[in-house]
Amino acid sequence: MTYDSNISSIIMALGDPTRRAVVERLAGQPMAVGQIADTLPVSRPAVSQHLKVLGDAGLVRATQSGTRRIYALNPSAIAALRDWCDHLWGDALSAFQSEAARIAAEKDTSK
Amino acid sequence: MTYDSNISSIIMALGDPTRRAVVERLAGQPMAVGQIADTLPVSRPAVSQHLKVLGDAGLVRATQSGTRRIYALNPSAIAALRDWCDHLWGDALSAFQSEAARIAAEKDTSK
DNA sequence: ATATATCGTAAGCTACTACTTACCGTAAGC
DNA sequence: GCTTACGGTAAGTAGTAGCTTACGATATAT
Repeated sequence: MTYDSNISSIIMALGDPTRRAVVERLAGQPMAVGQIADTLPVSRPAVSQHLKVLGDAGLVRATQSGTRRIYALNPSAIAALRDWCDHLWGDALSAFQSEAARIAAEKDTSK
Repeated sequence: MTYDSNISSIIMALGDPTRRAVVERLAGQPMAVGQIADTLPVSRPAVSQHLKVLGDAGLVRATQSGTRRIYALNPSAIAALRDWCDHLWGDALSAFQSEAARIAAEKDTSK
């Protein structure tokens, strides 16, 4: 069972190293497509395609500024990812504790 | 720039839906390979291959129990992912604020 | 010792992903 | 008007990721 329907596309989008690099640059400051491409070892169309995937996942949003499109990170998407982590973290901890309790009980009955 | 060298493999590992399903099952409770495969629409060898990727990323750890290998989630890997989110979140927020300040200043000078 | 259960690995195939080049649309500047 | 800057999209390709089947290895049980 998944905890969210959106989180899937978010994590899948972040799975690609180039897209993660784009996201980390946009976390520093909003940038135009060409600016992003200049700092990456891929072509500008490649960046556009990655931005489309990131946009569909809700991770980035664009604002038109003349002929340029300024892309910015969407904080709520990062928040969704963090929520997913927290959920997983909580489940893992309780599972860890109940597992420890089970082992302790097992050791007790074996005495 | 990446914030961590390990976080890359962690996010890439979680990028695959099947692996994410495995992780979410292991978050509920530690399980053997066959048990995991029974609840997924893929073969057992496929699960083994996924577990190898997850293991290399430090997301899961196995303990031998007879002929069975019990896999459990490694909470610290989830913690690393959450730390990455927090870092990104912080950067995005400060960028958002400085961007808002820049726009405000721009609007001020245009008066 | 033989059989059974459980799992990892190798080999091979299919499908998809990320990339490139080429093209087209749109907005600003001369 | 024409030109230039910027970026989205289409088409095509090489690489790889994920899957299956087949096989081998190890540990328990009879």
